[in-house]
Amino acid sequence: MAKNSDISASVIKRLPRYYSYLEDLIEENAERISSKELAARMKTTASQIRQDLNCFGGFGQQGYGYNIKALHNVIGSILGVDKEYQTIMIGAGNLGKAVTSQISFEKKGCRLTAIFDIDPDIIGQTVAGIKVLSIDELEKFCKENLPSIAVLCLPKDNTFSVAKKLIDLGVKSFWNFSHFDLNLHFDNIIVENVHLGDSLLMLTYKTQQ
Amino acid sequence: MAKNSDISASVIKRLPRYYSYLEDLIEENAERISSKELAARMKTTASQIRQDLNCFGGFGQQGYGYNIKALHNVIGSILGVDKEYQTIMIGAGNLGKAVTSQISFEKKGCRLTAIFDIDPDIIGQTVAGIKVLSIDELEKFCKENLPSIAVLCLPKDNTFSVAKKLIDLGVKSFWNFSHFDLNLHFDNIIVENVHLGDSLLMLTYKTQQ
DNA sequence: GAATGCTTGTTAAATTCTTGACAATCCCTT
DNA sequence: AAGGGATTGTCAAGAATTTAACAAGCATTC
Repeated sequence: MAKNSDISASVIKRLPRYYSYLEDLIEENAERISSKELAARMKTTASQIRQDLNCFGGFGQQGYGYNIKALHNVIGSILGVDKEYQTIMIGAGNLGKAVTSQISFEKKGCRLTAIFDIDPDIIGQTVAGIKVLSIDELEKFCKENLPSIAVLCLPKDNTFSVAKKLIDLGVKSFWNFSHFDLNLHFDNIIVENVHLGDSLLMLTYKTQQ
Repeated sequence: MAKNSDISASVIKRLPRYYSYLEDLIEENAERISSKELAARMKTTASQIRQDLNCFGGFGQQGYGYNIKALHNVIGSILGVDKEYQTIMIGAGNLGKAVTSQISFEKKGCRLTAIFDIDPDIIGQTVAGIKVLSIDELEKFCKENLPSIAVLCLPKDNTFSVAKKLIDLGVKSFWNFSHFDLNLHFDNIIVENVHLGDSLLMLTYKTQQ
């Protein structure tokens, strides 16, 4: 069994997919699944699934397959959803609201506790049960609650300065929805840039083929 | 020069990234860029950029680099943004609104002409200058306007039946934001499933490492 | 409880992808 | 107009990834 840090990026990228399909299977009350069956659902190969899962140890049983709940738990724990990362969102425009209500932060180990905005019309609104605070309260809030993840849903121009401020306040990881790549030159700061538009371009590409 | 259909998926997936960085460069009024410089910005290697671009023919010049606008145009045309795909959106909740206002459909060869919803409170609203119509008008609209792309921002349970209906009405491609994989068993129907949550899981994974 | 049939973990081969290297060639300066 | 410097296109080596194959082992049936 390899150490986690030896796992290739290609494998890691597939883990959330497995996780999601296993969640569906749990909802369907299925108990077990074979690599063959899962591969058919996911449109991949059984070989790849077995190879991937084996990076983390043998969870399956010959002649039986994989126990869905157990495998779901293991992958979840590899991905870190059993943690409790304090999470904040910056920006409560359309995008911030959509992300807040669409994503199950709780299920992913993220406790979304505050949303900040600069627009007086938006401050005070409630999104998915969370009140939108003024950006002026950001510093105080961070000092008291020490969030480690920040979701950035604000205009391009402000993103960089807000991110820098948040790093000073102890934020370690950024989920960036501004449509440019946030490139912070700090060690140990983790950024995931979301490229929403890219997949539409993939669609137009495939559509014309 | 290889035929487009020979281009590997890995290369294609990087094209939207190049496209986006070139757009930034145009905004900065830069005229030319070398593979080395672009690689530094994008945190990749010059070799890969040259290899990728060469799949489509030699756009660069020795000793000079690449003309930014020309390259932007070429990649855009490879991706199909010079088409005019009639596009509709189904679902004008938080997510539909966010996607409508966040994505530059026009810039990507997609003409978003109508949004449909089932909720009487939402029907009649205007999102990014487009009026939200009742889902009851969907059939009539499609027969008159023949959209080829549909963006699906509606609840999981309704997605499949709506998609099937749209296929009957001539829609060829789907950009699916429902958080499960839309798996249509039809030939020539193209689906891009957006997995928003996956990148948050990647973030929690990296954060715990 | 033995036999049959599945399905895994694992190995090795095949394929694909990435990187490094360099000749060819174009720009730019003088 | 010639020479120096830069940068491409391309080839080939090296890595990484994916696929195929199969022995080992468990479940299920009879």
